[in-house]
Amino acid sequence: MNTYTEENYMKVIYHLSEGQGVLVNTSTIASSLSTTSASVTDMIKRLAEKNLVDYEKYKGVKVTSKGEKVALKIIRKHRLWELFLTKVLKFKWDEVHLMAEELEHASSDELIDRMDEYLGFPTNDPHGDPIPDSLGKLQSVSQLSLVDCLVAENMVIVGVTDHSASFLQYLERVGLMPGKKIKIIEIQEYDKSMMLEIESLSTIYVSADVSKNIRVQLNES
Amino acid sequence: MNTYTEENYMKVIYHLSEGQGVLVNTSTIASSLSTTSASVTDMIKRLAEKNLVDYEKYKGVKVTSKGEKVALKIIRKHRLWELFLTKVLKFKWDEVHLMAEELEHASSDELIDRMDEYLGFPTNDPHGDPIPDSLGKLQSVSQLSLVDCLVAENMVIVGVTDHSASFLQYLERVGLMPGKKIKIIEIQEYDKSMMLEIESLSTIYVSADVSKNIRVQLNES
DNA sequence: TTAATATTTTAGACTAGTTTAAAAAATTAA
DNA sequence: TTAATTTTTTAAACTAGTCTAAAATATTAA
Repeated sequence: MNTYTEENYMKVIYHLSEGQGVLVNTSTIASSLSTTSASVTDMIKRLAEKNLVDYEKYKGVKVTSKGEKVALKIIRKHRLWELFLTKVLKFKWDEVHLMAEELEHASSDELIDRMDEYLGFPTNDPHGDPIPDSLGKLQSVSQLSLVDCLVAENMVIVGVTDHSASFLQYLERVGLMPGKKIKIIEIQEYDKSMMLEIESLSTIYVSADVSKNIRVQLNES
Repeated sequence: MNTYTEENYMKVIYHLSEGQGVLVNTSTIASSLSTTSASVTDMIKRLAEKNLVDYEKYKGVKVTSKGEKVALKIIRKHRLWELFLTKVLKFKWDEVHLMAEELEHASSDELIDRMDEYLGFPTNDPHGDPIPDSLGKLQSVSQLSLVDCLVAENMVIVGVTDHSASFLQYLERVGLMPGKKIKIIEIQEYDKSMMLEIESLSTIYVSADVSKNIRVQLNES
């Protein structure tokens, strides 16, 4: 099996190359993992030897199909733990990331499959990210960024792309969590800021910095 | 904080010195951890520097009060995870040890306190072992070994001292799990083997090798 | 109470991961 | 299209943990 560190590298490389095998460069990985380029080069060689990434000196890396499986498995573990921590142990959605980061490396596939079953085979974690199933399949969902929506559209929030505690706490405070129904009242052309109506109750003004990190779907109801 | 390995050493040393600061020797620790005496000597020095054990060359070690706290904290984590895995995820009691062994090092104190609350502040794990509370206190219980009981006594099984999967599976098969009420029908003097009645329903014959690993309390009802 | 045996410690070497500093290659700018 | 700058890799050294083999100490037996 792979070490704790190898699993973290695979997860980060997979995230960075998302959107079809883009070559990821050494320094990007280094800053994502708060380590040095030298350490990354070293580890990449080990991962390439294990056939988890394709590596060309001075060019960059991308995950192989074997590596993608490893990454999706660890992402599955992470997201199921996040859901367990919020749903069952009642932690807030901005508190669970670091805990899941540890637990994901300490749980066997069988434990996670049981957890999946216990949680009712959920498809998304508390931040709206899709949870790979036990075969590593991700259901593809038609989510879009709030910043790309038009005036008068009715949307429902399904997730976020910024997972920082400060952003999540802000959303919590103003009531913009997954599940909430919103309607776009007005868009300022010059800075793309928006006036939103939340659950037909209150209105709020958000900047494009905020709206670009909120993922929504058209509200069919 | 302490590393994964340090936590494991502390747990093992605490278990081996149980029953009041008995000096534990290097080779006993080595065989408990399936490692060499040389490695143990090395680690013991590190633990002594951190004030987790008292160490005298060629004599042995015992845990300090600081070390006891560390050990009890990790034992608490282990036992709460075992209970969670059996009660919530429905694993069998012979399957949970190794999983808990990993999870115990990956869970923060806060996570474990929440788990404790979720499980209803239980006092014993699935094998009958007491769970230290959030302050590290162990409630002392009056358990005795079945091998020391007398004919005609009514007992209730509260735990086991052998945690091996094969022993636990045997107990499961014959119906001798914690909670079961038993009565001693007959004891063979020459080998201390016993005839037991289980829940006033069936009878079974057990050797002293078995009965010495079953912990019971007098059944008041 | 010396000799034989067993246990423990030290020494040196290995792995996985890390770092800093220097060298090599790639990219950008003049 | 050479020069300057940036990025990446290599080299050497460090830490935590491991091991084998040898040396030191304790224990047991004669």
